[in-house]
Amino acid sequence: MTRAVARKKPARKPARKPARKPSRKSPVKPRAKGAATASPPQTQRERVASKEDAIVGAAYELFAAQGFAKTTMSEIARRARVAEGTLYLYFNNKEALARAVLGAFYRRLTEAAQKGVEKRKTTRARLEFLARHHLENIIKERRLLELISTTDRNPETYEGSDIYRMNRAYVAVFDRVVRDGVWRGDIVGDAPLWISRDIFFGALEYAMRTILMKRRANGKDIDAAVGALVSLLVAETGEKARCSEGVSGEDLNAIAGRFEAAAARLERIAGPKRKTAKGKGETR
Amino acid sequence: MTRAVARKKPARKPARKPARKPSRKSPVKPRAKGAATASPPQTQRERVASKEDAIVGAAYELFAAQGFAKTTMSEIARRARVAEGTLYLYFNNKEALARAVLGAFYRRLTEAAQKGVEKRKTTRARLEFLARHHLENIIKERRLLELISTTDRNPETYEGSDIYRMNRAYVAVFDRVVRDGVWRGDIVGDAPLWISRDIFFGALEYAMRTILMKRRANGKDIDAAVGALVSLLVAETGEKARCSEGVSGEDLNAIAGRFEAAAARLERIAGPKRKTAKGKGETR
DNA sequence: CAGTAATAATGAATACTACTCATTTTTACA
DNA sequence: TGTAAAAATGAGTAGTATTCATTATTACTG
Repeated sequence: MTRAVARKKPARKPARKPARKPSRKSPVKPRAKGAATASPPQTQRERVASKEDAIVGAAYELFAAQGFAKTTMSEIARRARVAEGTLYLYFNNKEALARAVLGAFYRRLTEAAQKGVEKRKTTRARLEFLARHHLENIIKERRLLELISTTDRNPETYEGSDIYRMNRAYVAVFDRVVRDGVWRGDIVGDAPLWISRDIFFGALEYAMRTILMKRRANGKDIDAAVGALVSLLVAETGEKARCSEGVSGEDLNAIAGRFEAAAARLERIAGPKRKTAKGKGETR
Repeated sequence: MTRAVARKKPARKPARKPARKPSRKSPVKPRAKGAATASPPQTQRERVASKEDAIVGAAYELFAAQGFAKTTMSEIARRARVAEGTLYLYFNNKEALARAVLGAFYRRLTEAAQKGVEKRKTTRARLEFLARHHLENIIKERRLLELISTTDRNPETYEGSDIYRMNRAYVAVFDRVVRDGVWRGDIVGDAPLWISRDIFFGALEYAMRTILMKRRANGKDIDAAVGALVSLLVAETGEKARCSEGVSGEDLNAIAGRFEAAAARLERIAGPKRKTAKGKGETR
């Protein structure tokens, strides 16, 4: 480890603004994804892959614990047991690293969401699962959301970027459930899909903030938020709970029948004179 | 302007971590808010106040144009025509300045929201106004939202802070409309208020992102989002759209006809003696 | 197994940032 | 006008992300 060598100071050219070239795209990272042969002796390739994983893993832990702004690249390098410069061989900058972390997060989220949906059959059960799954996860990893605002609203074209695609893949799970629900008639499909989606995820993110603020009794709050949100989107099966104060046609019919029966009794008492309009009930 | 004076380098004590003291609270800022006397000759006080305004104004313009991260304190100082150090006489740090900007933003938002609500009478019109007002403003000043995530999720107790109070005052306008709507029966009040609030504002923020992404035909999208969201929260007047299989006015009419027919039979039986209750309609 | 060209990794140097504080300028007031 | 307090200043400090000349490691050849 005797590395301290006298290095001549090259007196960097004072170029005022180096225009910040995006550096090479896939900087070094030996043509890793080459053959899919699972031969065991390729220790190097594996070590490279594991090094990338180590970096992303270290970044994830720190970002999740402290957020984007308070995490420094040197911290990440230290935790990943790598030199600071090495980070930049794998990721062009701190933001790209954050995107990788976010991408992995979305991938996990998507996988679990898809599995949970497949396991359930009714639209309501699926949406409740999705809502609870999303809410619980963004509560647990709330600091990662900071990464979204850091990476999203950026000149670097969001559309077409990696996180954009992963985010699309994630919300696509929701989209499929809703489309299916509309098809089945469980959802009254008067709103465009994108609006339902924004209502769903937007409400959950805000609910997260509220729940985190009143830091107790989370469980009840999660239940309440999930239930209320899903009930808004899904038509009730019984129709009764939804229109709590409404009266069903059957109810009214029954009541009218009682009145008519009462009137018939009175008629009988008064004597069987005239049998007025009898079966008028079905009038429209 | 001959200011360049030889200054002895005091060789700052190398204290490792100065623990980042919050500095003095109200640093200098002469006891400004003292007397409410509107005496004109106090040019200094006014100049001080206008200087604070200039700083907040410059910060607002830059934050709104570039966001928090990309705006530097020296830029703000330059735009406000003030030395960099002066900024720290008025605000303890960059975040405090951002909070002041946000506070002013909320104040404007709250005032306009309250006025617009007062002008409208029906719950639906009020909510539509609030939704459109919020959506249009966060689209226009979308970069200020970055300030929220920067200032919110911080060790610095959010609750009890200034922005927290201003945010509460803003959403209180919505809360009042909803409570009133529940009282009137326009809103079926089965969900807790905080959930409705999170659905409302969360959905609008996400709708903003979606709308900004497909950067055309904003107007139609805003209409659609506002309409769909408000329709979810407000019971329809006709009762038909909401409880699709519920009882229609025509149904009720028909049934009322049967009642009247039954009553007429009884009247006939009893003989034309007493004209029974005529104007009984208004009974609840 | 030595030799060597490519590849990977390193960390000191750079540019740029928020923030401090000794000093200077301005104000209020006698 | 003199002068003490209040305001304002900007060079200096600490700390950040990012670069790049250099060093270490690997893959490959004969």
